[in-house]
Amino acid sequence: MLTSMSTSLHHRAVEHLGTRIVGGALPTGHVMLAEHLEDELNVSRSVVREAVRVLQSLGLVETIKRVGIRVLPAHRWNPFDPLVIRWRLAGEGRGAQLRSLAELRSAVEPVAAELAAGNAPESLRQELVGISLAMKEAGDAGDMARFLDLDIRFHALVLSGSGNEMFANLIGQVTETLTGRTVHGLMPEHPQKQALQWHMDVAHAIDARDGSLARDAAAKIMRQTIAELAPSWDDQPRVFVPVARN
Amino acid sequence: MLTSMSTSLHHRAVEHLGTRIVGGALPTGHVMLAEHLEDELNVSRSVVREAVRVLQSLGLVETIKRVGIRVLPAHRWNPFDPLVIRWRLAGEGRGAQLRSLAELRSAVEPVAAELAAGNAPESLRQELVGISLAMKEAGDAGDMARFLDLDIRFHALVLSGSGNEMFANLIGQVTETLTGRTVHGLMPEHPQKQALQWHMDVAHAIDARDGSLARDAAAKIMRQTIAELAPSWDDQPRVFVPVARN
DNA sequence: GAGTTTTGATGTCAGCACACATCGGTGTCA
DNA sequence: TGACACCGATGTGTGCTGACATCAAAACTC
Repeated sequence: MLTSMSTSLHHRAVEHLGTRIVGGALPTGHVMLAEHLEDELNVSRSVVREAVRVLQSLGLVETIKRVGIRVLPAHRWNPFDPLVIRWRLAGEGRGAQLRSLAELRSAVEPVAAELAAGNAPESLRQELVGISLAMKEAGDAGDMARFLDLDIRFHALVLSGSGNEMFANLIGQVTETLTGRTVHGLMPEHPQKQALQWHMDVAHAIDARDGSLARDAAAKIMRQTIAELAPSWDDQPRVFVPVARN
Repeated sequence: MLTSMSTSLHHRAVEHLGTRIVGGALPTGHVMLAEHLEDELNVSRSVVREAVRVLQSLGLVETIKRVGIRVLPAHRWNPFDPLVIRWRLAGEGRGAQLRSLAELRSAVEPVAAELAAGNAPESLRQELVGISLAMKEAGDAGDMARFLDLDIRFHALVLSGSGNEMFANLIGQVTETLTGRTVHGLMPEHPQKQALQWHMDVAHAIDARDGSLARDAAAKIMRQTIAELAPSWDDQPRVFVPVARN
């Protein structure tokens, strides 16, 4: 059979099905047969079954005896799973996913900054101050590549410094949005002076253990970020998940 | 061995391993052999392997050839996965998990209220106003069971009304914290008058499409909630995840 | 139309071949 | 004699397959 694969068959199967479901090629309600997937992917039952089990745990499919493997509606997918996020960013849902992430950031980062002011270890506070200064240097010099690196590390440190593992877990997704923003040219050629100052404000407020100051400065960064990005997803429809009647 | 299982062997295997890892019975770095798990659970290889694949996708374990199945450190676990959250709530990590969820709520709900004011469909706005009034009735009457139901639905509607699928996905976890709070007697016997008023403020602000008013009122609710709950997790140590150097 | 049987898919089991990281022995060279 | 590189044995995850169990949808009977 096919040889010379660098990734495992399991990984390939999960990826294949995940991208096609999240990407919309396999619509909600679509039913597949395990046996059919075997020859479609040229793999054995074990590989298909293990992949389906993983997708099941992500809420992408359900298995029904005597019926097959059914694709679940999008509102059943776990929107926080890194795989699901990556698949959405790679497909049609990119715009909506970026908006969701940006709104989540705008909610979380101010609170993370406030918590970091109360809890972060000393070394992290100092690194944060150093990075905010380096960001200003890079920004004034117009060195956008270096600025992006510093920006990513800055926000990662704030999330990590909150001491909340759920916030810290968002580092990857935030990194994704920051790089995505510059790659897609949604970034001003020079960072706004205000934004540079706000980053320094956040760092110094955290260093000074002033929670509300840190929160307010972070909120300003988020408001500006949202304002910059909002036009690019104005056309994305919003989906309202029905609330289960108890 | 045990018979009369209503759940599948796969489900049982995932549950068995998940609870023991998250609960701390299987420490970080502990290595298991697939074969050993087979006779520990009295199941076949396929069941063990499919369960391990699911746990792998949750970040709980990694498989290494020639070594076995190794338990990963807690900071590798997906803290947003419903299974992981449930296992943490059921075990040692309960306090830390409740704090994480409360902090996440305090970050998300004000922004969700703000977004709901801008986006929620008409019917949802009206139901929200109705529920806030019913909450006041139930609160004044001291009917705490009814109040809890209404409270849960209120916050679920706000999250749903935001039109952000990540926010809406937190409904389950928020419900968990609300019920947990009353079950564990951390709830005042009568709801605070202020809190009742703030809920009505949120509902009316959303109905009136006043985003900042809705956000501020929701933030007040969250501040009070955090203040009520904070004493119960004062002793929980915070964990700071190291930020990967790019 | 209610109850029963048939059917066809997933669920589970057990055995095999293969890939490959680790360990220990062997051989070479200084 | 000692240090180091090489190499094969070993064990364990990965993948494949045939067989049987289970159970719910669908067809059938009355």
